[in-house]
Amino acid sequence: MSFVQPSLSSDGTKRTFSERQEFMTEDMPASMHFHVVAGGARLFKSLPDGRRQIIGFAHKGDVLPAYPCTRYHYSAEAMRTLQVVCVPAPYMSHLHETSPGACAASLNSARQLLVSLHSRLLMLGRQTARERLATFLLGQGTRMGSSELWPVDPAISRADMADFLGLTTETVSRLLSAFHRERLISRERRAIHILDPDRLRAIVAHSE
Amino acid sequence: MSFVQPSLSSDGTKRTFSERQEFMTEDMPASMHFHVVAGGARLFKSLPDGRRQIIGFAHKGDVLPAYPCTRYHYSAEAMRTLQVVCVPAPYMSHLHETSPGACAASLNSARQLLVSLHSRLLMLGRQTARERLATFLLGQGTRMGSSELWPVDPAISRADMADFLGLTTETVSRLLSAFHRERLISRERRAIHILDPDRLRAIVAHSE
DNA sequence: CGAAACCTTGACAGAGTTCAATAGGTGTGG
DNA sequence: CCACACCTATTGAACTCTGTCAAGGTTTCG
Repeated sequence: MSFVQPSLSSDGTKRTFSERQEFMTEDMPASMHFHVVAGGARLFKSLPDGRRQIIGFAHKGDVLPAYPCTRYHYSAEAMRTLQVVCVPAPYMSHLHETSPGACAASLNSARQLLVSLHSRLLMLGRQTARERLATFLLGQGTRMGSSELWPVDPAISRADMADFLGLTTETVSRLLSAFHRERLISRERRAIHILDPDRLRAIVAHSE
Repeated sequence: MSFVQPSLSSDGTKRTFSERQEFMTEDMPASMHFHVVAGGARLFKSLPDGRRQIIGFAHKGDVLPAYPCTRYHYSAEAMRTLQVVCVPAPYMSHLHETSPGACAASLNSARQLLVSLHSRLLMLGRQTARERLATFLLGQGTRMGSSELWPVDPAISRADMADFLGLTTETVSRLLSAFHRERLISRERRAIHILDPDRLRAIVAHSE
């Protein structure tokens, strides 16, 4: 999730959470915005029976805003040691009301999020498991716009991928094995490297 | 989609589109925001092979913003005779930069959209066909927050529901028949009325 | 009234899930 | 440093929900 916003780190209180700690839950009053300074977090919604959908991942620089609701509407959990700066919601609102620049920046990042969520609706609603996984791998690999291909963050487990893609861990595992067999990716340890981005892109677009 | 914003109707050019007219496509330069004055539209993304995912529906008062991209990233089609006011993107930007109120209003509606999209990710990724349809019917029935139950807009076809819910028309049809048999809804002509919202809610939440 | 579009229903197929067993990796304590 | 336990990942086999294909039925509208 890229909800990047400039320099909030100077205000607010800094807090640190340990791996797996759920620092934001759906039933918690939404009083703070969290600005991620270091580490990573998974953001998710869950159903009462435990089914989980990962909304996105937050990395350094992202802001998890308290939306204009009384409670948060999703949960967030540290994927590894996580440092955030907590900004009180009223402070943010004040900033938005007085500084058009700050507000425009927030609006801009909210809209970029909307664009990516629209694509994910299409993915979850209409793409096959194979297409979804290929999309995910490419998204991870080309994250932050650099042309270089990054490996998938090893902190992202099969369960995370499954919950992100609306699949089961078994399906993800089987598809990764298939991709490996087809020499599209390599797997060493838990790290996944993209070997053939072009053919992955073909899988995504081969929805002709 | 509730992207409500106050009084833009006074500026910009008014335009009218006829039923089924696609007035905004994914490959069109994003130069205008459309403010819906009357009628309704379906907003969707599609894959090259024709698979379609409906992002949402736009009604009177909603604004379809040109996101900060060079092209629109979804298409929009009139569901019936549609009147919109076109606001040039640069004009909107200018407004946002100078009036904190206008920007805050846009931010607020963008964030409300984000909240609803997060729920739809959970729906498309993790809910069964039955749960999705129940959610959809309740969403239609209780739209605009009034406690009264509205019938589903007859302009929404089975294909629309299917493309909104990530299903096929056949599945939607079968489930509607099942709901009818269970006396959860009534069907007269093309109109669908909710008879038993409580049991529909139970279907949605019975994900225990 | 008749044609076209839309909707419903059935029979069958298949992608992905579920259940279950095995393998691999990681960390801890002796 | 090995052994054990635990957690995660992989693989297989059976099943099931939803999709696909096909045939009628219904509504709408010229």
